[in-house]
Amino acid sequence: MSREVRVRFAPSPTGPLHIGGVRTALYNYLFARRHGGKMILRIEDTDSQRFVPGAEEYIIESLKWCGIEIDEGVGVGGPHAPYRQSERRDIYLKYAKQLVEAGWAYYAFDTPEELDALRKEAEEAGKTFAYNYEVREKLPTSLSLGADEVEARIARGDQWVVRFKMPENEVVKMDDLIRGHVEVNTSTLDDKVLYKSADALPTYHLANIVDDHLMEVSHVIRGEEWLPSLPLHYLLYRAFGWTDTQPEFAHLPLLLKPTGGGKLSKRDGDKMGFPVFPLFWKSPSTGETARGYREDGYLAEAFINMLALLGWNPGTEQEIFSMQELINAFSLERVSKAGARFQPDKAKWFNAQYLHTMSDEALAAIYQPILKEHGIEVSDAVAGKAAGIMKERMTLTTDMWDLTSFFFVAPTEYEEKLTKKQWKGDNPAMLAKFREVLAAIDDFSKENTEVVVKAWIEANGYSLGQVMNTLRLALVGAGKGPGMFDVTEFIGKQECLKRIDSLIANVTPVE
RNA sequence: GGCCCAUUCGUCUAUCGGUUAGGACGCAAGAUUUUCAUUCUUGAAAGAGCAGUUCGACUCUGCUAUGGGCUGCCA
Repeated sequence: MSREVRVRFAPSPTGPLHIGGVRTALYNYLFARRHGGKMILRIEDTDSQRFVPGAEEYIIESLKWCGIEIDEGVGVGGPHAPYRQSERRDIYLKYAKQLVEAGWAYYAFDTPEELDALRKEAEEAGKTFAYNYEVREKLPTSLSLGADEVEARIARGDQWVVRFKMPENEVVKMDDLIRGHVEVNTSTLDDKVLYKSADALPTYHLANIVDDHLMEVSHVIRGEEWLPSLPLHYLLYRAFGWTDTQPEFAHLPLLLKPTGGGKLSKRDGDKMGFPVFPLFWKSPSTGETARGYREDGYLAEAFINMLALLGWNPGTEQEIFSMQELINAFSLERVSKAGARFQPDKAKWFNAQYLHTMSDEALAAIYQPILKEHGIEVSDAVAGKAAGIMKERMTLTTDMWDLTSFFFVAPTEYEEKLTKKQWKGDNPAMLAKFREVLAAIDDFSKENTEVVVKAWIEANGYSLGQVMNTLRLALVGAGKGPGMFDVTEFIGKQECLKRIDSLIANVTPVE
């Protein structure tokens, strides 16, 4: 196949995009870029009932944050505009009618209430109601009603839908790029609604096939939940006579809950203590909020890296991938078939890996806004240096302040455990003497300070741990932080002396 | 219930008939260390079950079991 690769990500704006959706978008994007093709964003808002304001904007912002670029579609435009299905509504009726005329579909006049009753009735009899070849001629449809009656009902404004006339007892043979060959007998399928007069909009199935055809989509890469409707989609391509340009299909394994059963759902996040959304979300209507990876302190690159490896692997032992490396390595053949349990711990590990190898400049860019929130105004170099010294201890960017605040703010409280251990015996007296040693140092670089201090410690018979930890108590106030000479150099001589004085003046030694 | 998909360490996965079944997360132990981390080393940990094909099966086939998805005028 030498057709131009054109893929689409086609979410429904019924709420924030969750990480399963992000992964689908990512795989589409990687595939498009890998093959020099185009990535389309189409908004499938054919359900007027479930439309959520703000969801579309959220989706676009999420993809942008993730570095998934859209070549064509909502927000970008392109040769097949519009890309929002609600704005394409005039297109679909024609195709629905075409199918009816060709005998592939029919009008049905059942009301939702009648259908509910039929389902309930079947359920009570221990069966499942299926709208199919067995019942369609007994129900009020254009198959049972006669042309005049059908016309009359439509003319008088009765509500109707167009249903696909699923053939009886035919084996549909399908091929999936991930799952291989699949066959299904049409007798097990039902007559899906393709178009509804109530809101003059198609359903997913019709809109999807029509738009994929019109937009010249070459590969449909979507979640496994769509596999059961693949036979219908195959048959629709056949009914329209579009089989020669029918796209290839790839159904992705689902993302499953970390514990328990079922696929990952939008509600799992707060329940299980990790975000299921890329970005923070606030529902405009209910005011409900949900955490996002971005706000929780994850880097987009790490988040994407983690998602890419959830259901796909490069076949090598490489784990850290930039987007470009993912593009170069990606192939649908290496996507796994079974659902993947989402693992929050692994997401953290990836994030830590990225943080550990970041340059001071990159760290400064992240840290500056956080510092400003705490009222700290420093140069990028200083911000980057502080974060750089502590980066190997970071898991999330939200750790930055807790890990480095002592560089900017003198301790006002002293950790009890460290105080009890260090602020006793000879140590207060030792610290007083040590203060004068520090005061006498001219070159306060960490290298020089270390040489001078270590010599003093040895000459006076102290232990390194004793002196360093007492100093740590004075400068940091807690048993954490980098090597003490990093601290002394960073805060400078005057601040060191000030903090030592403060400890001596304000804290009475233990015992 | 029906249809479809899947099944290797707790989890994500490698293996495309012949391997001591490899890696990663997490976990445990040890080393390093002025604190807390990091890092390093080591360890425990897997082919759902039963048949069959084959000289040989984690790999192919069938059945069973288990998990998942779909079964809407939602996508």
